[in-house]
Amino acid sequence: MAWTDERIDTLRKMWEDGQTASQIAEALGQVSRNAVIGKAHRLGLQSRPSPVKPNEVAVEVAAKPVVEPAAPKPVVAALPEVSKPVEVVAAPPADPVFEADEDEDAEISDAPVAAPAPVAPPQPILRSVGPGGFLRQSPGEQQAPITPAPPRRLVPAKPSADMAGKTTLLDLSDRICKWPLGHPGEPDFHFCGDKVNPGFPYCVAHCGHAYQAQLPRRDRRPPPPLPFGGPRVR
DNA sequence: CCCTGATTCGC
DNA sequence: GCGAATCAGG
Repeated sequence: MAWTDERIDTLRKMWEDGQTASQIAEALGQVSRNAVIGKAHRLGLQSRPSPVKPNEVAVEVAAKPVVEPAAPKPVVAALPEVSKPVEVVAAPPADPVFEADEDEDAEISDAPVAAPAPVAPPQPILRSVGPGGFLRQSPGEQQAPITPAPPRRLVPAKPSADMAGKTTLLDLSDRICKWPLGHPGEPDFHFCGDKVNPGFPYCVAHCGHAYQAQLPRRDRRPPPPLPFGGPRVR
């Protein structure tokens, strides 16, 4: 499908309107999301905040405390129509109202957290919640923190005796090589079980199988037929 | 997993 | 110029 003027127009409008590439592609039909993005870039459409790319603008901000007159952005033409404000300009911070007075009874909050002490102590104790949900002590506090009993670790029993010594699905952890040996569903299917190459799901030896240097596209060979996952032969 | 936009590069 | 493949963050 060719990029007719109409289609380009639609693309432009929708892109500037803040529609996602997927939406645009779907609206246009016959094109992929990638095609839309590629075309948008070739058209020189302004890239909108990418989820991947950090907006690198504020490099000099620290060096220049004085606010410069904002450089006019020539590219962005405000559309005459009312469109959703997609502006990402740093918004002025909302009023830092910590709200002391308040009309109560807005809602019955059932949050079990941080229930305020019924009798207000002269010095309210501020606590933060640590990992696991325990309450951290404030610097001044004397009382020893109540340490919750360590959770008991439940270890599932081995399903069958003939798997003794084999690394089963239940044995897998971050530290255990997950390279499969045999085939799922077969009686003795298990995993390598060696200590992993740190940072990888497999041991050093199996990492050698799992990871290979990436060649340029043109030099890539079609993959050898079905090391795993191929049709089961029975 | 899903989504997103950006980039690369064979065609 | 096109867009699939790939990358990389949310």
